[in-house]
Amino acid sequence: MAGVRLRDVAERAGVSIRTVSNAVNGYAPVSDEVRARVEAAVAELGYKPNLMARNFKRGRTGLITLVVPELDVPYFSELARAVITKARAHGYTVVVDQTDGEPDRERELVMRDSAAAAMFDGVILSPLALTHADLARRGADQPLVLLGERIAESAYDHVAIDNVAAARTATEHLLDLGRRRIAAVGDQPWESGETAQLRTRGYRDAHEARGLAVEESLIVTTRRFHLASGAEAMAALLEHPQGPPDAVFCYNDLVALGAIRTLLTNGVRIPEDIAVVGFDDIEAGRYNTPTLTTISPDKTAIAQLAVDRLIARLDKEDETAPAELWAPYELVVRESTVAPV
Amino acid sequence: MAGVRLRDVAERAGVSIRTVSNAVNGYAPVSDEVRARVEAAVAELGYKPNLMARNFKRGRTGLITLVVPELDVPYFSELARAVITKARAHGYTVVVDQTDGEPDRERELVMRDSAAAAMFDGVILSPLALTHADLARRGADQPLVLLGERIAESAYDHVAIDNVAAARTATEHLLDLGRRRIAAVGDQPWESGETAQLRTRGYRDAHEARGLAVEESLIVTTRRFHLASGAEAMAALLEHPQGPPDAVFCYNDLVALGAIRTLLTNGVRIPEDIAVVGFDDIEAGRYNTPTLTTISPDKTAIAQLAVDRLIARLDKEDETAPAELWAPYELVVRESTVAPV
DNA sequence: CTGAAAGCGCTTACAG
DNA sequence: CTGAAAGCGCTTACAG
Repeated sequence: MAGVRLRDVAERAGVSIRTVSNAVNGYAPVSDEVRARVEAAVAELGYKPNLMARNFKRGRTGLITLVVPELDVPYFSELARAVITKARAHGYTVVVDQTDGEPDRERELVMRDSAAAAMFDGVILSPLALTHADLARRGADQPLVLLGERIAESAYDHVAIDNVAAARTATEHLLDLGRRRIAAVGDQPWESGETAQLRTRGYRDAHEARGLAVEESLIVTTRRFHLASGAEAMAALLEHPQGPPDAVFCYNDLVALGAIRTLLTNGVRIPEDIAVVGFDDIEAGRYNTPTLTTISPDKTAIAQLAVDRLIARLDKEDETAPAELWAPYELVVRESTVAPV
Repeated sequence: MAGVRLRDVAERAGVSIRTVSNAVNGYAPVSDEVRARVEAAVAELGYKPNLMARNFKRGRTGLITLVVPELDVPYFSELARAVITKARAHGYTVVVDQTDGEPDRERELVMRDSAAAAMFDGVILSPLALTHADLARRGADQPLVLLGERIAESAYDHVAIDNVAAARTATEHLLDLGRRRIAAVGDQPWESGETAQLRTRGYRDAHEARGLAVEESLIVTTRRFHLASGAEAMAALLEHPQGPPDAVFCYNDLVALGAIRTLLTNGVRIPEDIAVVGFDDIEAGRYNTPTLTTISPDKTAIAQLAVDRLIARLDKEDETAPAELWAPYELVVRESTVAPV
């Protein structure tokens, strides 16, 4: 059955290659009678189009790549799921690439001059290490949509939630509960730490808006956003010279779950002694004990906005200037801040 | 810069297209002097090979697809990560496709007659709905490696752990702790439930080997292996007519974590009142409170075995009969069965 | 609505 | 070690 070409079908159906191509692709109007003959020939011969030839000729693969730091971090796997589903609805196939935070790997996939990137019609990137300077050197022939706020105000479309406002909302929730010594875990005051810095900004804003001073030693830096980072940071906070905080705002849910682990093993009651808020709303937080209060970014909306925009660029349907696209988020209050009645 | 072809480079370097191709691909021996001229021309012109043309001509894309039910289930995202990493080391790119357990979607990707599958050089599939009958109708021209024990003894290579032995190990651990009313959560006594059935087999074997009767009503069926399934099943077990069990063997970690959630909200002590064992060793179980005792399949080994075999088939290096490839596993004892001292 | 034909940019026998 | 040329299987102006 292999090796059946368009021309074999054409011969069998007694029409030209052109007509078979039209019929198979549903392009130009083909008379019903001819279409039926072609379809019969396709079925008899077991013809399947050679996608590599088609891609080659069309100059497109129908492939887009989603580049994320780590696929097994729940936030990214949940996001990847949504992107794959949305892209499929448009007829595109998604290749998920993980960079492990390696700057070179990230550049390789995004910079059009690398062979690795050449197979993809477009790129959706959640950058970790890439800089504005890198992007400035990028050829503009392959559409790129950025995710998150690592790189804002570039020459590319950019989907994010308002991290400052979201972090402020999370912090205000703790302040509303009467907490006054709120730790912030996950600050990253270095070049690639823009997202974390925005969350720290929101944390500060919440305090400033109420005339409350921020206790600088309660802002804890973590290199990564993993369970282990949260567990370690929390252990350090429990040893704080002025005593442990009465609440913790963690910059993602993994950090929060790691922190909770440390608290529980130390006999600290949550939320009575220390309340905990996370960020991302991963599924694990909904079944943890205590369940985790968190900022829930609308991942489906993020995926939808990113895919729609990328495809609009691919199809040249949208040639407006690159824009910031904002996805909604909400605070989900659970047991880690408000004990069940 | 775009549109630079091999022939442009050839003209610039004053050699034939053939020679440029050889130099670029590092194929045949090219004299150092000529190579230098070609490389200079490549650099000056900014030449990048057209991968679609190359794929077309070679009849290969360098793409393999990993088909899993759900990408945001931790076991699969952790596995996907490993497969992507291993495949990249061989120069292959992985497309992760999720089927959401839809049989048609699974068939579409695996059956060679669909257009969707035509772009991939090979397939690694963790089947959920596909049957032996489906596979029997599959063309043999595209290598396929199966993951897990859903479909054993087919005409394809097959990577798995020994589920019967692993489940038996898990159950024996609980028996060794003196537990006698051990529930099994996750049985799936229907066609696509082979993996679950093997685990039930191991659970029974452990009892039989010690001359202990299995209390049939303690074997609980769940349609899926999610957190919610475990939470619901555990709630039902707490209402068991003969009283709750004194231990639970859950068929994956999500089910176990869901069960733990139900136990903790009902004031049940773990492991004192009820001990819990999971299966998969996902990261969340290592930071849960209590940490989760579980069967840990060596996911890296699974990925390595699957990728190595697939590529050996692709390269025709391995034309032996399809085989069962066994990956190691181990029981990891944590707080959910043995309280910390 | 359909046909005959060019050409996408590579790889690779065939010669030398 | 290198050249001239065929051909992979499509899509698509160009005609009619």
